[in-house]
Amino acid sequence: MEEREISQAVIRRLPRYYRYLGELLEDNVERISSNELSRRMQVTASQIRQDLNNFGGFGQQGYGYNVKYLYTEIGKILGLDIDHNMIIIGAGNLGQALANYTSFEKRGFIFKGIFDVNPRLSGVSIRGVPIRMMDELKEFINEHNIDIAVLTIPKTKAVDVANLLVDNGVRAIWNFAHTDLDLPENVIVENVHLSESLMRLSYNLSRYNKEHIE
Amino acid sequence: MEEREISQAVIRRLPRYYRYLGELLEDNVERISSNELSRRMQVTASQIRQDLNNFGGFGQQGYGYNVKYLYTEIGKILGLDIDHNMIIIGAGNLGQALANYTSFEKRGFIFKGIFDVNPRLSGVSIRGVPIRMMDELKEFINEHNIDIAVLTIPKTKAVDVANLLVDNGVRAIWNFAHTDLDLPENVIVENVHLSESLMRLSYNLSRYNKEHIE
DNA sequence: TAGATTGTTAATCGATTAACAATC
DNA sequence: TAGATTGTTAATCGATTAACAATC
Repeated sequence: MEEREISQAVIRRLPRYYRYLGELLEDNVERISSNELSRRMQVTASQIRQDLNNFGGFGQQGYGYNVKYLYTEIGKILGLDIDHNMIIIGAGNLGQALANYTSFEKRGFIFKGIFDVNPRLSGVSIRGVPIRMMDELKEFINEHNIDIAVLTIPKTKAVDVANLLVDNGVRAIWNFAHTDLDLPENVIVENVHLSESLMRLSYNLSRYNKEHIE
Repeated sequence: MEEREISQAVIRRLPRYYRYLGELLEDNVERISSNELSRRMQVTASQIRQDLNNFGGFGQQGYGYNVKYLYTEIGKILGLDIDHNMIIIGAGNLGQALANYTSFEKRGFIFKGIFDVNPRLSGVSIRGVPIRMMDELKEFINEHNIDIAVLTIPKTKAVDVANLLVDNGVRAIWNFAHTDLDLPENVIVENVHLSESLMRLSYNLSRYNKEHIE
């Protein structure tokens, strides 16, 4: 049942490989060696080969990797060959911004609905999808077979809403709220903590200043 | 000059410590042991102590850590005690969403300006700050002493704009464009690649499905 | 076939955890 | 003082890099 576990360090790099391969594909590059890719991506060729071989032998000795094939295979590994129905909870600026990202759809993430508590937003539409009130949530999840929910609500409400979502069958949460969610281990949580990202930037900036002024 | 280098693994965890300590502070918790914090944060106590001791001995044997003191010190380490002037390039949905994040200001990130190429946005204001056209950028950076720029523009323009920003003295870029920036090493780049985050979620969701259906 | 480049094993490096002496 | 808990060294674990035999 359980395959040898792939480390999250590898998973973190996969989408980047996918992006570079997509660009090569657009440029009509047919094949690429781990060495050439390593040069472009600024990682070691050894790491590329090790990473890919976690999932199978996609290359060919003496030739390298076929770009289109590898791109497709990584897409499958990432689950981009399967559609996922997605809803957004919180129709504030960020929620609306994400709702307008049409590029997600190309990767199989289908924007099905968006919810908020603010009655003034009731009926307002984004990309043809009306903002719904939270009391419709339960029914909507079941009817539309939603497996991903995006959480763009204040942290004070995030934990409760997350539990509600999970109780109704949501399988994965893309969490933009500034809090950690403690959910059953079969629920996937991917956090995007923007303020923490900005603090890392700030740290690196400050450190640089300190090193060069003293 | 150069202190012993702190690993990025440690830096990645610092903002999370800061968040938990901030919450403890709000709850009027005066002191905390690495053990208790470890229980709350789901990391080992050993890691907490190791991480903190990269920057100094903030605790006291037999007592633990004073929450307020540790919070303040981590804030300083992260550079949150110093104000940074920030501009946003790209007044699309995401740019506007970030411009509305008043919480950044509390951490010393001062929203000074927002720029776009779309003349229809010219003069529209966000939190009292007018959207400016790109031809004003150069002068604005110099006059307002900008050191952080947020890039929320399409990837096709990101590289050129980033170079322009750096040429005019911007020291750090918070990059939301779906591309890597190749900038001088004295420029700090913090990437937020949302689509890659979503793909990681997708991978973990798909893997779970495969493991449990087969 | 010769040359190129993968797949994979072994070596190294770095990060995490465990243990405990120091000390409040 | 006794108990608690840090700061720090040592041990372990895991991830990255190097090397090279396999093979296209």
